[in-house]
Amino acid sequence: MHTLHRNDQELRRLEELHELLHRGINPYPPTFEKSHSSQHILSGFTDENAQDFSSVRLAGRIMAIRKMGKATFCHLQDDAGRIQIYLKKDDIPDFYDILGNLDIGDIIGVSGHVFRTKTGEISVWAKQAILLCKSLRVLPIAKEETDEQGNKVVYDAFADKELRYRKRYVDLIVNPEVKDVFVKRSKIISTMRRFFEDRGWLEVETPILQPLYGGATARPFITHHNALDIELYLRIADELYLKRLIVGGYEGVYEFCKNFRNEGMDRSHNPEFTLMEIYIAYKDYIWMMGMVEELLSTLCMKVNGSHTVSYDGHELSFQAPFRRATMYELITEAINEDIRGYDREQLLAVARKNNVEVESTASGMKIFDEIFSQKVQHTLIQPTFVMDYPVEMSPLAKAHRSEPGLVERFELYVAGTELANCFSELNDPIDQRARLEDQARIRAAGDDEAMVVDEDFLYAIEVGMPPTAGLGIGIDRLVMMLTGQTSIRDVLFFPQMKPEKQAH
RNA sequence: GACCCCGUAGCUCAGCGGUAGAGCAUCUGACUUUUAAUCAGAGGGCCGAUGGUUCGAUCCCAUCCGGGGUCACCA
Repeated sequence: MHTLHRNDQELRRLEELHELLHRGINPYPPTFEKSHSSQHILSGFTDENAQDFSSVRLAGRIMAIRKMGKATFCHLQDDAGRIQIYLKKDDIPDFYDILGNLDIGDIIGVSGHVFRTKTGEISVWAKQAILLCKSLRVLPIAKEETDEQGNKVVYDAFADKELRYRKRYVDLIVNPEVKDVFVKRSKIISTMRRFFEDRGWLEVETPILQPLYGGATARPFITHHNALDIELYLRIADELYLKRLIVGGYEGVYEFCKNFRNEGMDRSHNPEFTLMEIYIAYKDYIWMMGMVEELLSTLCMKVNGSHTVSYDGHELSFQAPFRRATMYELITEAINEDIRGYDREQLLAVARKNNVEVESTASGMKIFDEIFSQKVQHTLIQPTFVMDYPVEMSPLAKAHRSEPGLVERFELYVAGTELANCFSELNDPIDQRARLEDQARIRAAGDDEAMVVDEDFLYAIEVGMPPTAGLGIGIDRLVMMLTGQTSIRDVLFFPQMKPEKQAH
């Protein structure tokens, strides 16, 4: 589908465009005054109130044409749906003359009255019609039929994933259910904003280009600023900046932040993705669990009209409360052995016994993590708060109030994947410095995902941050779950794709 | 990054050693309430790219490009 290449159908459309110009018709007029949407008419019209629909003006893209000599039926698609238009030569002789130069994909405006055809379909009888945009490209149009049970059957749907992602605008035109997913995405985000705003929390913006990156363990994208002649990193997480704002005196801040991580891509990873991070002063991770339950059940109800949603063969329930269990409890449940306090050798033995694959050089922490990943994670289908992580896995979380060696942290798992991450934020500056210096040592030893020491962040923590709860929710994954999509590419308008290489 | 599958007309697909086929879409004609409209006719393809094997390659082999999936990395 190269830009300059035109096939025979497209060359013919160019000719039609020239014919229209030759006839003195502007194929791209400036405006059209609409009075109704298709949905408005289809849901509002009854045979009794026909007089209320005696004069409607609507516009849309031609999606089907059935010409029958001196009368033509076509279907027009607008933002809200599709409606049939009836065009009769006697009524609109001038427009009817140029009908031969119009195609599926062109956009027209129509005014007329609403009626019901012999076969019962609510339609608009055009008394005037005007071309609003001549299309020069062919749409991969599918045919639809409604069978006897009233189910919609689609023939030859535009299904090529690659083309659908590369030409998303075409996908949106011909696959209407794709539009619905993105409407839901928008609704999820606006509902979250309202939820936070109602509680007095402040939406903020923080830098995407950062001289130091932090707040997560991930490889960054690196770029260069010419005037300053320095390297800058694209944000991998929002955490360190939002905490500075809590230090600055705001008591609730959040951001829908685009993050960039220079890592592999698959069904749940795109190199840029959206995270919502929120920090609330004077709260802890226990309080945050309640907030997350309320938020997610609100969102699911708002988007799906129900607290349940089907996803990847599961019926997920976002009805609060969600299950809460500690990491150790879940592991004990899965392998029938309490591994609290085990050293590296003992963990390795447990891993072997339970067929957990680990590299022979893995640290004790890594082995522990693998046991959880391979034995527990995939079993967490219904929303589950996994609580209390080992301190080594969480350099920015506060030490547990009663369990030595652990931090006050939870991750919310749904359908076997992580949806949210939260901790009581570490605000002890001495402890924080020690943890980041540990990270720096790990980094120096060759782990390029370990965090770097951010002195300004440490300075802020030394100025003093109140006790604070922080939460991150993966928006793309949330949208996937609430809309039943199992690929992140289906909840992003323009997922990252390899550039098509030009033939040489 | 590894492995498996895929790439044929605008779309969805069939074909498989003798340089291509269907449905829809398109074009011409008929048709003033059709709806996967119908009826009659027609055009349309560097069979992803490059090499190799062969008398001959869309088909077999190799490499490359792009996509999907699984795994790894990763949230």
